[in-house]
Amino acid sequence: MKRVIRTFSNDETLVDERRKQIIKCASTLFLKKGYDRTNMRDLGKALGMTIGGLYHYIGSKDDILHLVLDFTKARNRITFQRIHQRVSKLRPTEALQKSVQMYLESVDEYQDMYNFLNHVIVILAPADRRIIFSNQTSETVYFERLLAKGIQTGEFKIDDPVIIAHDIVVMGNAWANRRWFLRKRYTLKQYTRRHIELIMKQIGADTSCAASSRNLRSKSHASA
Amino acid sequence: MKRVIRTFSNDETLVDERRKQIIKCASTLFLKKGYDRTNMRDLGKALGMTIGGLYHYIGSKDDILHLVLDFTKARNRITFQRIHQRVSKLRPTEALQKSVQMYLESVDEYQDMYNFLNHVIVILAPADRRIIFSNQTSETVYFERLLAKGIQTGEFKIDDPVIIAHDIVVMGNAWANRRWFLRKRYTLKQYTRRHIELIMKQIGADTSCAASSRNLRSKSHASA
Amino acid sequence: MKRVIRTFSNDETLVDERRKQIIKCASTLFLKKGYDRTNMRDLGKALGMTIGGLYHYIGSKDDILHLVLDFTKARNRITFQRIHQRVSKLRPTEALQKSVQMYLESVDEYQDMYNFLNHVIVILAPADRRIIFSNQTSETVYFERLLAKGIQTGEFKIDDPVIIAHDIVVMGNAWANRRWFLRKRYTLKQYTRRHIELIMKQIGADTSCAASSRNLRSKSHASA
Amino acid sequence: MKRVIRTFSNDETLVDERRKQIIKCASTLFLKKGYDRTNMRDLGKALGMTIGGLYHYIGSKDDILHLVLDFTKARNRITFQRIHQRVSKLRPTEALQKSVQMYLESVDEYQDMYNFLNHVIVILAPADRRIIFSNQTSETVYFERLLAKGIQTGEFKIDDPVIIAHDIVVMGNAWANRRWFLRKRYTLKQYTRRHIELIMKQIGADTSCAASSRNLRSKSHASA
DNA sequence: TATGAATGAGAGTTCATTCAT
DNA sequence: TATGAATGAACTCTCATTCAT
Repeated sequence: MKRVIRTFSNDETLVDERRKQIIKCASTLFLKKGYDRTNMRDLGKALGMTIGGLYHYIGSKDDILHLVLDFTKARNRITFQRIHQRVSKLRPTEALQKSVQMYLESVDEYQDMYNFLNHVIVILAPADRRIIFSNQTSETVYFERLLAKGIQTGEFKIDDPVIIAHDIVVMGNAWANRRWFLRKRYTLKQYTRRHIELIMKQIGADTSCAASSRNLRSKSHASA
Repeated sequence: MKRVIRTFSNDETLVDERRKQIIKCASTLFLKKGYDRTNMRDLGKALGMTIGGLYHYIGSKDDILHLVLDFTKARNRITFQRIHQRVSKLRPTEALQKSVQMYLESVDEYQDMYNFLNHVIVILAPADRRIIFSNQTSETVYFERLLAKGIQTGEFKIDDPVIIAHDIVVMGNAWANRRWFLRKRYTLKQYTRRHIELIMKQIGADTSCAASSRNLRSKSHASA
Repeated sequence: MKRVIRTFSNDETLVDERRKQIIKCASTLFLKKGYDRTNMRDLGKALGMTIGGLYHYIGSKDDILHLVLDFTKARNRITFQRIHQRVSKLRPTEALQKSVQMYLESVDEYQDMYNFLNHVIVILAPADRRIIFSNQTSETVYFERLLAKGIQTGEFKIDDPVIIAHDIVVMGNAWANRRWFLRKRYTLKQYTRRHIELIMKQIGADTSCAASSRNLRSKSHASA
Repeated sequence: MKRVIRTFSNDETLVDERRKQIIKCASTLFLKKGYDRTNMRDLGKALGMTIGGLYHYIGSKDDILHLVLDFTKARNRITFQRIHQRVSKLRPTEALQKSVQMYLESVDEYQDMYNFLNHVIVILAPADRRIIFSNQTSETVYFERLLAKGIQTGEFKIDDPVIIAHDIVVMGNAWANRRWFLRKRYTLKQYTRRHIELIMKQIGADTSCAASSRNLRSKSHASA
């Protein structure tokens, strides 16, 4: 399934390293100027490479786009694996709260990527769009499962966990997409706390147990 | 403040008519293929014009982008004016419900436009981005005010109306941005009903009066 | 020999009138922006005509160029006819002085045309260039004949009247071509007087008879 | 002050070399067909380059125009430096004669450039016209100074050295501008000799010393 | 007569990609 | 392994000219 990308190099380690640099640099440029307005010369210059050099490690500009897309996918998987590990032993309410918090931290860290996806989706071929869709679907699925667990334990009173899971993902994306609005009004911590409270109301969860919110607050302290 | 767009025609009616066609057609093409990948020849062809004819009514490709942007802005203003008129005499709870419903109907109708904005924002100059930002801010402000009224009357119990207003707008945009996900799972009516319920929970509003939801349901029936 | 220029009009008087307007207006525009950078739309606008209207009286843009060229030619013939008439009964020395003066006055009046010729000559087909060449040659020839007469009468002591005739014409053109230099330093009268003196020295003419120079000076007075 | 011209090459030597070729070729084409009628594709072809190759070394067609303009300027400075060196130890009369001769030789060699300037001046922006004006002014200034020296030593009897200096420059330009007339009648040597004689008459210089004219004649012999 | 919308060839310019070195 | 000169298709935009009204 994975696209094979041409290289003239035999040194796999070098290829991987170079491609990592390319992904990082291209993401930034693509987001700043748009994919079509970023040219290979400038991309090469930003990388400290010549055009020829660039083409040693990738076969086309389109390849770079896919490299970035794949990276996003991997990035996402890792994020949710990490969240899952951290949260697996918690009770659904606390697990949900911690998950939302960690998810938002991840969005904050990789916000450029999220915004870039919104831009390129238009110019992608349908097949490539599905990469992004499946990516975002898996985010939703994660929260869906979490909510399902809470319903099972009776902690959450919800009819439709899908819509709430989806709203959480959308809310997370909004932190990236609408930073021009949100940044002026909220810190990440405030945005997170507010939404955890709102979600709790939606799912009818009992938050009398202060553990989780204390947890969040102390974390805020630490990193502030 | 409005950008003056060159035309070689003196017939204002004709210019207006042609530009309307251009806006409509360009929006579609721009969204389908991306702004930079839509060339003027194809745009002309889609319009049944030659390039020369196209440039009779606009001065540049960039002008078309601005025409579309301006149209979006106007579109938006009209939508919220209409909502305001329809809702002005209702009590806050019902006004909010009706507003959300009408807002989502508008998003549904102009979803291409919403998606297009997400795409072009990257390639816009900062000054032009602000057009979009102010647009979306005014959506938020509308709901903010509505929520403030409910707080005043004591119907809504909320600390932070801004975040809720913002979430409503984001949720509305999501109906356009994430249709690939939502369409498979919800009709517009379902999406609307679910979110009205969720919002009610968030703002602690009393929905025992069935009027509004009945209203909505019957409307669904009618148009289904 | 004269180029036949298409017209859709049967009213010869109207055609002549319109073409006169076109010549006048086109000369100005062509000189200001260059022939190739003057477009038919702007030319029409400057004339208070529509493009269609313009094409009723001329067949092509190139026709306009030829109209201007022909006008220049006619202009030139008239100028030298007038000079000849005014001068025909004077003695060679005075005739030469008066001729130079009148020639310079004509250059001053039609300097735009002189400058325009310098510009278009490059883009003209060889055949059309000859129109300009023959034009300028006839200027030279006029002075050549005048000088020849003076040589005959013994008033002028010159080996080569051609070079002097040519220099006079060149000096005249310079008043148009190099006005950016000359205008800051000389009035037309000063420029004229200085050169008459210099020419007199070159041809070894006796200027003890003050008639001619007094003539010039009094004229200067009158028009100053 | 110097316009920075974009290039995609880092090899300065190559850029210089290519630009020199471009200047040379463009001057010819621009003069032959006019600036606006010379298209980049043909220019490339004439240079044995493709368009893309051409744009590797320059940023725009306008840049080429400026390259040619700058070259003209440099060319001019060099010419007059060389003349000055050759002439600096001569007495004013001889210095003037030699200067005129060398100036005309230079005009003869670069006559295309002189003619080109007359053509483009119309399409240049005012700021760019000044490049040409200052260029031509410096030519005049050179002769002005030379004449001033002769006046000081008493060799020249002139009221107004400016007009004579200017006339010399104009006469030089005429050798380029009016070659269609002059070439049929004069060789460069004849044109030069004639004008040196005429200038001598104008400035009232004593040319009894045959050195200079002998000098000129022998030179003619040598190079003929 | 007069209008001006429409045409489409051709202009300047960009840029992903190749390949000789 | 690395370079960057060269290619040429494709882009946006202009404008002389036509022709239905």
